[in-house]
Amino acid sequence: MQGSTQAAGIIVARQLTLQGKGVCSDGDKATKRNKRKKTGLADPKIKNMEQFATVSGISRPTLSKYFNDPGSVRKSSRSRIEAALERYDYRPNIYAMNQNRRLTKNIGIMVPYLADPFFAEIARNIEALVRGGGYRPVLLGAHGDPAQEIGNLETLRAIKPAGVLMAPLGRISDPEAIRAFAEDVPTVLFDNQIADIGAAYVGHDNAQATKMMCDYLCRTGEPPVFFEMRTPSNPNAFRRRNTYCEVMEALGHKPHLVQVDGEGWDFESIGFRGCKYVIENELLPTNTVLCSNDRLAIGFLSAAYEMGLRVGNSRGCDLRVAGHDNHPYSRYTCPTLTTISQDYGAIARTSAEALIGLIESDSPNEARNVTLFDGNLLMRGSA
Amino acid sequence: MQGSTQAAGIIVARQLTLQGKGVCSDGDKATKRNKRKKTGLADPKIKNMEQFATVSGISRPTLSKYFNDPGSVRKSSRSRIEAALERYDYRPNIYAMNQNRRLTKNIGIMVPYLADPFFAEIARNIEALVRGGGYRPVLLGAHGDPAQEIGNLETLRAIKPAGVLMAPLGRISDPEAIRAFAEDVPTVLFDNQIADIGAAYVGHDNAQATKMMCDYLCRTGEPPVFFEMRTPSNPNAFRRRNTYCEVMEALGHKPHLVQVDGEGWDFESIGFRGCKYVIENELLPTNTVLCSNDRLAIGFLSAAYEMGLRVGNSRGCDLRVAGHDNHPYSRYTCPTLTTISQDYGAIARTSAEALIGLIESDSPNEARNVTLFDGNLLMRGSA
DNA sequence: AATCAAACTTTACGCGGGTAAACAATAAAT
DNA sequence: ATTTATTGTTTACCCGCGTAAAGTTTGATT
Repeated sequence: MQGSTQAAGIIVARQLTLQGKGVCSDGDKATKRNKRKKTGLADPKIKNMEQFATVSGISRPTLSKYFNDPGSVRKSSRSRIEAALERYDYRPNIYAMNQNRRLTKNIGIMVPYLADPFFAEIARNIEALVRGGGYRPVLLGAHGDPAQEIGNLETLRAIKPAGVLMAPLGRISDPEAIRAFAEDVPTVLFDNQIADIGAAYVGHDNAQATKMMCDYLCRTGEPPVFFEMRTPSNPNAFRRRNTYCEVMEALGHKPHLVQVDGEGWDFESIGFRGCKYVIENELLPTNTVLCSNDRLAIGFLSAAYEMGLRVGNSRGCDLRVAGHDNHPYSRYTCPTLTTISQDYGAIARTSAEALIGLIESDSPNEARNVTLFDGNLLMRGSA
Repeated sequence: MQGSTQAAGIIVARQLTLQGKGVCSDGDKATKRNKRKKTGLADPKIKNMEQFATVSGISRPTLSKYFNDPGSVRKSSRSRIEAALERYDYRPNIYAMNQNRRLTKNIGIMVPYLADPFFAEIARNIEALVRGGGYRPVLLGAHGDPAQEIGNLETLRAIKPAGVLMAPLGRISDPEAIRAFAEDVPTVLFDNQIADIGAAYVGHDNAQATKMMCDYLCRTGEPPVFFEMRTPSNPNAFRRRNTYCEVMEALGHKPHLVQVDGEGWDFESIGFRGCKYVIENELLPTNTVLCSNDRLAIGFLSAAYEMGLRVGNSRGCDLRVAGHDNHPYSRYTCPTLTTISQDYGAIARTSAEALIGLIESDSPNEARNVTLFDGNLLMRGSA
């Protein structure tokens, strides 16, 4: 009817309570509930912090402090609590914890499309960082749907998060809804900036990256045509397009945009159809195509292959194709895709740290700061 | 100082309360809180169900019933409640709601790897169905890590879900941990079956599908070699391998397995390296390769392209390659990948419905039922 | 050993809603 | 119009923890 003797005081305290006070009623309930684990019927199940307080010999308010921040209690108390935690498996009820707290330890993470490996990957990184910082990540995807995006904001509000990391959909987002949200909840935007919303923005330097790619392509062959969707889904695409135009002009070439129709998030399909259309109608003035992003390029390459075009930068090739983003699949295209890498890791780390910093230093609203990371040129087979 | 006159009784009740009872103190607070929305300063913010009860003229317990299940209150009450909901924006506090309820409306969804578009896509479907059924989906990914998978089970336990839909990691999962979880929480497994764990299993008929593919390949050309990982990550792979062997023998061919080393979830990379290894060492007795799944095939095709091999089913090709799963990217490989489609939609729908049925009909434990969906052969370019 | 701030314990109350029990009002059925 | 089964309302208590206030212990400081 008891366990080790390592900490006699604890056991005494425990026996006192289990037989004293009003725990007898509780004992009755326990016998009715015949679900006792087969872990050796010694230590009974702890139901709440009250009981854990008695068996651990620590007062409930102190335990409350401990669970909120283990560092906030004296070391001797901490070790007693942790010793007790090893004997009795108890975890505070998260609903009760969060109900009466104005800020939870939840951090929302929202991306436009979880089925896009690019976002899945960045979300994965952020999630790990958030968890490492002692917060509970809550992952949400908007599935390319602005209504869902707004719905997710409601969902996030409902869980009273300490902060939110968010990559907005972009053009089709409702900026006012997001702005209103960001005014209530500490919010860091990443990947995709909308006006000056949010306490910080962390992203990729599309201008630097596009310039680098244009320079490379012009230096090593014919100047590129820019291949994109007619109505791009986000500001990054616009920035890439504009930078392309500027760089081309600076280099003395005439910018040439090829814009294909298409809505939604099935970029590969759009790139595929666009390639066919462009080739069949001979709309390419040069043999080099710079796609606005890798997913378009993946579709483009697939269509080019199907049409019997040889893509690559070696002699005898019909076409050079480049992308942008270093999408996880860009290394498996045929040929492998020359592209610009976004620094996933740095973007994830910086945005997560920015948010946590924002939360923990209760400084009101500092100057909104924008961090951009350079891309790296990945010279692979396609250009 | 008021709104429409559609339901005079409600307005009266509201005025009564806002000026009577103890709401004056609340009014004081409201004036202090200078954050009133600019929606026309009429209807004050509703803080809790008590207040909403007074302004809507419905008792709090009835409201509680309504929010749990709108269909459980009389139609006249429902419309009064919904009318009030349009005027006052009030949503019950989810923490308070769930604290004292034995079962929440949360449904956990866990997949082995969210950055795999296959799982992202199926999770997306399930999520929509769960939400459509009136539950709150909670999406979790294990990131290929069994420790994370178990951690996720803890996370799920903490939110007291009504049920869980789970695709286990497979071989590296801890079956006992999952079994213990499934005994406490209604759990439906999909994609990947582990023993007889869970109240139901919904998946793909790997035997039927593999047989179909083998038949096709043998009928249209040389018999296939089976290309897989030496230590496959889940039972599906074993079933595919075994079926391959059986079918080959039934057709009078000698099964030939090519097993490549590799751990983790970077299947494309493993397929890529495996292809190079296999070709360089001339390990293929025939010109046809059946890959255990599409991701391996994607890597395989990429390597084959790089090595100058012509893949396809037309004359003059060096190799035929087939996959399995109809991965979202399989239509953009070069050539497009001949594969077997899993019926994403049906698997998602059936598993979600099974779980919700299980939850809502409080029948104890019926017979565990297993549902398998046939695959479809997608004849594309690679074989 | 005296002093004092930090950390702890006690006590008490609040959060927002679940839920049971007893009673009242409906609505349908006789 | 009377009886019944539903559905609502009142009242009351509970859940499990946050948190403030006041008193007590601890442990380091002088």
